[in-house]
This record gives sequence, C-alpha cells and structure tokens, in this order.
Amino acid sequence: MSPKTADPAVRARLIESAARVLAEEGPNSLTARRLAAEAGTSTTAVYTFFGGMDQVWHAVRREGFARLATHLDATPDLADPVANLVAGGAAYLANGMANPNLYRAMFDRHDVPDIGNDTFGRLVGAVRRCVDAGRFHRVEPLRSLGWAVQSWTMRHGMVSLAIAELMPAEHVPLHFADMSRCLFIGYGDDPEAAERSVDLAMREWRPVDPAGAS
Amino acid sequence: MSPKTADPAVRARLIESAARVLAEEGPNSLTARRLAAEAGTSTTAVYTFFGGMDQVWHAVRREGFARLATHLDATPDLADPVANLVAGGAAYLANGMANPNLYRAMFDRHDVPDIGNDTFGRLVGAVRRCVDAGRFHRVEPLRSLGWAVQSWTMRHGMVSLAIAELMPAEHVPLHFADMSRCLFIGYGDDPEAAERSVDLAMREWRPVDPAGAS
DNA sequence: TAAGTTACGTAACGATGTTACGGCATAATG
DNA sequence: CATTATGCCGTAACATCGTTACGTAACTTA
Repeated sequence: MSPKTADPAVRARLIESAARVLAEEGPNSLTARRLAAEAGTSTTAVYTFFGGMDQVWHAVRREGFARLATHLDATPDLADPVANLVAGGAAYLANGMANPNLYRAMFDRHDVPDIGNDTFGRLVGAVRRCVDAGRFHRVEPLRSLGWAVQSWTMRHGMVSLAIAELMPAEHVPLHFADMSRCLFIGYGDDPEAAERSVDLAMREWRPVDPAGAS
Repeated sequence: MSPKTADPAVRARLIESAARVLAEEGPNSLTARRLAAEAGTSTTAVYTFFGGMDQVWHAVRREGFARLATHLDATPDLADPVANLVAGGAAYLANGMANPNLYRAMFDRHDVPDIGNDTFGRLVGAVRRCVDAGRFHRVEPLRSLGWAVQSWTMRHGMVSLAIAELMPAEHVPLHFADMSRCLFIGYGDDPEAAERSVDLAMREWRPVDPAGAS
C-alpha cells in the first residue's frame, strides 16, 4: 500500500532549509525551486511533502513556534512565579529579535491560532501560577486568561516595533522591565513584591543557547 | 523639459486602487497588471509613477499611515491629556481592526521608520501634554519618549493579536482599558486620576467616520 | 518473482514583476 | 504658428514564480 515510502529526512531538510533561507535572505528568497535545490531534490518533492508553498509557509510558522517553545522551556526556574513570567517574556523577546524574518512570518497569515495555541498555553500556565501563588488578584478565570493575552500583547508589540526599528534594540530591556512593572503591579496587591520580581528576573535571566535561536 | 507631463490623477487612482484591492482581497491580489487594469492604464504607468512594485507597497504603507493620522486627528478633545491619549489609542485600534490587510502591510517591511515618523510624533506630543499637565512623572526627555514607545507597543501588539484572531475582537476595548489603566497609573503620581481619565476616554470616545476608515 | 503503488526528476503551463521599443501627445523654442 | 524634442505609456517580450502532467525508478506486497 505504500511502496517507495517518502523519506522523512527530506521533509526535515526542507523545513530546516526553509527556516534558514527565510532567516538569512528574507521572505522573497523562499521559493519552491530554491528550496528544492537547498534540499538536493526537485520542486515535485515540495508538493509530495507539503502540497504547495502555502503549506510550506504554514510548516515554517509551526517551526518558528516550536523553536520559541524550546527557548521558553529553557528559561531557568527562579522560584518566583512573577519573575518566571518576566523571564519568559525576556526569552520571547530575545528569540523574536534574533530571528526577525521568522518572527514576522509567524504572524503574517491567518493560521496563527492553530499553531500558536501551545505557546499561548505556556503563557496561560505562567499567569495561573502567579494567581495561585497569590501574586495576582484572584479573579474570574476569563480575566486571568486576559492577563495572559495582555502579556502577549506587550511581548508581541515590543518585538514587532523593535524589528521594524521603531524602537532601538538596546532600549528593549528597559522598556520591557518598565512595562512589566506597571502591568504586574496593577495585576496584584503588593507593588513592592512585583517590582522585586521584575528586578530579579532582569538580573538573573540570561539568553540560553543564542546559536540555536536561528 | 517635461512634455506630456504625467497625470497626477492617475497616480492618485493607482494608490487608491492599491489600498482598496489590498483591503478587500488581500496582498496576493495586489499585482501590477491588476493595478493597471483598475486604474484604466497599463503596467508601464506603474513603473513611470513608482518605479516598481516595491515602491507601490511603500506608497500603500504611506497611505495607510496617512489615513491613520486622519483618524487620530478626528478624535474629539476631552480636555484631559491622559484621556486624550487613551482616546487616541482607541482610534488607533479601531482604524487597525477595520483595515487588517492594510495594517499588516504597514509593518511588513523595513521602511516603517521613514513613513511612521509623523504618526509617532503625534503620540509623542500626546504624552508630552500629559507630562506638562503634571499627570505623568516629570522625568528626563528620553524616558518621556519611551512612554510614547510603550504606548505604541501596547497599541500595535493589541491590533496585531486581534487581527490574527489571537484576541477576540469583542475583548479589545476591555483589554485596552485594562492595560491603559496599569500603564498610566504607573507613569504618574495619582492612580485615581489616571483611572478616571481612562474611564472618561472609554465612555466619551466614539469611532469617527468608520466608512472612511477603509 | 511479479505486480502494483508511490516518490520524484523533467519539462511544461499560466501568471507574476520588469523592461525594450515605438508611437504620440505635449512643452519648449524660433 | 511651425518645428523640435522630450518623455508618457500601450504593446509585447523576458526571466522567474507556483503548480502540474508525465514518465521512470524504487519499494512494498503477494
């Protein structure tokens, strides 16, 4: 029923090449022929594995979210849920700014919800841990979900403005800490504790494996 | 020196058509031939007026920022600088969510700074009026500029997540008011006044001329 | 071993951005 | 007003894009 099974390694090389070409040369260089040449095959293989360039872009976006998840998982546990939330944001920013083309592609089309759910789930968990620890107000669950959305709003807006060069890259940590302070103070009852958490995260967090961030 | 001068009306129609096709049918439908047909001319005209599709996209982005500026100017004066800042943000959100394809295009490439300076200047002015009125901390000018950048971060992040359907459109006003409260409380000395300003803006602000927002 | 099924290289098709060429309308000049 | 020259823009071509028809080779299955 399945003679001459398709080689999964070719598919992996195609995605890998797609992400690399996109990152290094921009979206205009990501063509079917270029992709086939990079993977040492022909354009037909692109269609047997993906069905079309739309699905290639979809796969590239999935890959982008997967790499982001890897970086989020690699952040050390600071034993302070609010600091962990801030550290996750810092990792998010570092990942996005290290890969502007890939990051832009991740939000370029309308299929983000399907492939971004896992990333968002991580963020929801981080916020919930803040609520459970009494660091954020204990409100209705929908409102708590909203805080995760608002955190993502801040992260995404900051990466986008930074890679569009509307915000100087060297100011990003300052702005991120500043906005995090304002938001997380507002989410909880203890302004000083929130401020300490932000300072702790900005002091302790270090970008993990920047080479693999591409 | 300039026989058979180019008709500026044709250029205006090209930009108008480009913005409309982009808004109604998406970026894939914005082709040179389609554009020429819409404006009743041939593809050569596109090159005499713009030089290439890249410059067409640049002009479309300029048009997008120009329309945004029109909407920002149309917001009523609430005689409260912080409320005006919030109202400007609401207008920004309404404009972006009414024109998702145009908004996406505005931040898609690397030429945003050139054409977004005027929009950013407006935001800086609104923040400065808050500082001058004593509603925000009187800090060094660079920090005050940073508050404008942070406001833009919030606005842009929110529009982007909303048009990517990562944030339900009906939750946008709630999240915007919530984040504005947290940020602007943190920027000033009087939390109650900030809260009143946000409530005032969210109560008094109305979208202006939604038909022309396209 | 034989047959059947599937991957994938070759080469084509339509559509894209871009450009060479030529006609012709219009400004500049006497 | 006549002449000239300048440059807009319609036609048609070119390279390259995504996509697909077709054929061959390779692998599974019986």
